[in-house]
Amino acid sequence: MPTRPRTSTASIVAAARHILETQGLDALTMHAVARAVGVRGPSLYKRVRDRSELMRLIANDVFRQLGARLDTMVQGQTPREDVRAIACEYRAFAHANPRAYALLFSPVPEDWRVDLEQTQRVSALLLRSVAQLTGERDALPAARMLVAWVHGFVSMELAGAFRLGGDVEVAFDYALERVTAAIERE
Amino acid sequence: MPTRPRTSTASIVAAARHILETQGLDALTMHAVARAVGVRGPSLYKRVRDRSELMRLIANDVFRQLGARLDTMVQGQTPREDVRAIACEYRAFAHANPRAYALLFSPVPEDWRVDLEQTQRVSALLLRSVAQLTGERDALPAARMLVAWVHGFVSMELAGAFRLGGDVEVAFDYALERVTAAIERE
DNA sequence: ACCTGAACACCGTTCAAGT
DNA sequence: ACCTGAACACCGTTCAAGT
Repeated sequence: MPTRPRTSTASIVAAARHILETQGLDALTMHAVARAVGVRGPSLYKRVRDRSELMRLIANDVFRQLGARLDTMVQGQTPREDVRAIACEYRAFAHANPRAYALLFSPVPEDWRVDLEQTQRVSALLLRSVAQLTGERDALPAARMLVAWVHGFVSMELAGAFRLGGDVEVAFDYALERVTAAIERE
Repeated sequence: MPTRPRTSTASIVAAARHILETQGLDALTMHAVARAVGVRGPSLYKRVRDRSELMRLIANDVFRQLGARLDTMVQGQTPREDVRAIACEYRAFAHANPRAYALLFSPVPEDWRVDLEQTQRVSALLLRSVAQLTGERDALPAARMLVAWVHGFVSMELAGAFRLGGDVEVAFDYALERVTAAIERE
């Protein structure tokens, strides 16, 4: 006899992200997610193949949201201002979602990687702004330099790897200035 | 009655690193480590408080080895050559130990962080070379820019995040050239 | 159709018992 | 002193039975 669904994939992912962010990866059990959406553990398997797929769905969700946020940062400013705004917003997003962000470039599990379509959307956005500084020829390596630096910086920040004191804000501004300048150098 | 130890912390860490690198984090169970060193699971708890501490010991071991490798790269070359050599060796080490490397800046678990002493040793090494390019005043932010970029680059490489084709070697050389140039710029 | 309790295999960890 | 089997709690996952 048909029954009305009591949950959905979207609310499962949302609940999982909330648990991850507030309680950490160890607390992200199938049971905890099920309880958060008002259902028992086994019911999750109607929507999600297994825990790995749930992790991939979370990563996708975070990445999509990050892309949307970066999109809103590209306004009619100078290309250099666009690039700076993208980098700052990228960092702010990672700070606001540290544990979910950490999932994105974690090579530990092979199978929960973000969909190619999502990465291409964000890449295109970045390439467009960078290309205005470098021209088409160097756009790809230049964009890779920029994103590698931003990702590396926030990744180290979030891991607590800047342990020598000094002002981390100063270090961010210092490098953002130099990286953008290096990109637009002839 | 006294008994001779059948294993040691050092061999436990070595076995754990080997399992991690060859079979992945999921395969790194206490049972698997115990079997690799010729003992039963519970015996590990004589040397290691719990799995978290084992993880911290692994991270420490990797970081110490990375520091030693970078140390050998600083020879009597120009400061710029030193910085380039450090970056290239850093990358090569991460490629040779991808899963163990990924542990170093993984913010996921709070308690398996590398000892402060180790990080200061590696930081001092890097600061010394960078300071020769920038002077003391900018050495800290400049070193943070360099290490953030290298870490971000290999982290993305290892995560398979460069998915738009193009030559990744070209992108590395492009950015290494520009980052070192940006550092030594007046 | 969807949900559930019961069950299974596996894992980290403890501990009393062995040498 | 160190090692072990047995045991416990917990987790991911499956499945037959319920509505």
